[in-house]
Amino acid sequence: MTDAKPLRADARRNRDALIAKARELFAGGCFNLRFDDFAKLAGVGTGTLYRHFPTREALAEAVYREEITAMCDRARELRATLPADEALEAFLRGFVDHLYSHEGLARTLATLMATRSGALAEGGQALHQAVADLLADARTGTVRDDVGAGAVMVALHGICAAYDHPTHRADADGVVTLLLAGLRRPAT
Amino acid sequence: MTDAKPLRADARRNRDALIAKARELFAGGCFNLRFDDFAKLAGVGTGTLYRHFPTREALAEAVYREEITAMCDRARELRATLPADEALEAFLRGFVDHLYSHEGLARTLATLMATRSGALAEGGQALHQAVADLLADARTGTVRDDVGAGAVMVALHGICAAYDHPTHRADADGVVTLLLAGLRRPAT
DNA sequence: GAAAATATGGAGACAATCTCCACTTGTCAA
DNA sequence: TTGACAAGTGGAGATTGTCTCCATATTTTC
Repeated sequence: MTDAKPLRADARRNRDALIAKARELFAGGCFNLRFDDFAKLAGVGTGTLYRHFPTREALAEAVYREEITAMCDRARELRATLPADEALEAFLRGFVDHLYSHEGLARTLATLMATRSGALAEGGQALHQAVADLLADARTGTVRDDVGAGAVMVALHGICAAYDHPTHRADADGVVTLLLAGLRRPAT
Repeated sequence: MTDAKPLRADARRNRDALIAKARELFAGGCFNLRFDDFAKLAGVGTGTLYRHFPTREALAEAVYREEITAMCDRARELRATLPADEALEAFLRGFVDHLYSHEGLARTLATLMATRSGALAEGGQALHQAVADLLADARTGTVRDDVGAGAVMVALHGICAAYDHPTHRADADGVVTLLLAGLRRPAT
């Protein structure tokens, strides 16, 4: 999986230009640009764009890899510094916040998590793992152990997918509230 | 909104043929068929197809209107016959079951609920209302009142959107479990 | 049964995606 | 250096899917 490919100098330059331009456009709220036009904007040929990023999602994933990695790092950090229960809560609350400070991230995550054919895309995979770890820790605390990370991911998926809704922010916070309350081990 | 339009005889015939063929194809797991080809399969011209159903979603909504209506009716029925808390639980559990007995419904609901531009499509709207009603009733019982129907809808949205996942069934049930547990009024 | 209203179908305009390959650029060994 | 080979490029055009338009056909109405 960890690819050791010594990309040629010009190739790397083009790739970086592509990502930089994409980041710029995403930040400006531009998502439905023609793929070909986008290549032109970045100053490379269509073929080059397609060679580096076969699909729109691949490009988005590259652009947001940092954000996703940041989220995963944050999960690790929270796990290391807070009691397990609090770490989980902080992560989920922070997840929604993060969505709002990075236009386009929600859209990317939604597609990453939706990845058909079983295997999650790399980013989605990593996120799933982060949630699973948080959950595993919290199970030593007050969190129930009969519900898996997949369930939480489905809910997060919903949050990402519904991003454009007018009442989204309130609803997203509501879901997180429900998740956190629901995850508490029920009195036996 | 409630349109009283006396459709011409042949028009109605074509419309029905279109819906019937779509239902048949959806049942067979066919979703990504070319829209034009689909018209041919149903034995009508492309123009006719587009006049009746301007978008793929419009067609899907027509095909699944019955299912969606059935779900809403079921909500009403449950509200009438069960204690509010149980009605809510039965509805959410049944929602997942229903998804599994009607191939394609999840996909349709996901797009209906995702509807951009604020206003939900008719079907999504109806479903939202059904959930809101169930929730309103249940608030007289053990359900908290600080989280709205929108939050539940977002979670359901996630369930629909993640339909193709290999572990989906378990995850979907997990989310419902979390929602139900989370909705219980927290001890003060 | 003729005029008016309504609906049809499918050719073709349009739009977006993606492939292919003749050519350019970079790398590296001698 | 330089030559030769590998790696990468760009963009014309093939391909595929969407949607419009309107001459023609069918239904309804009077």
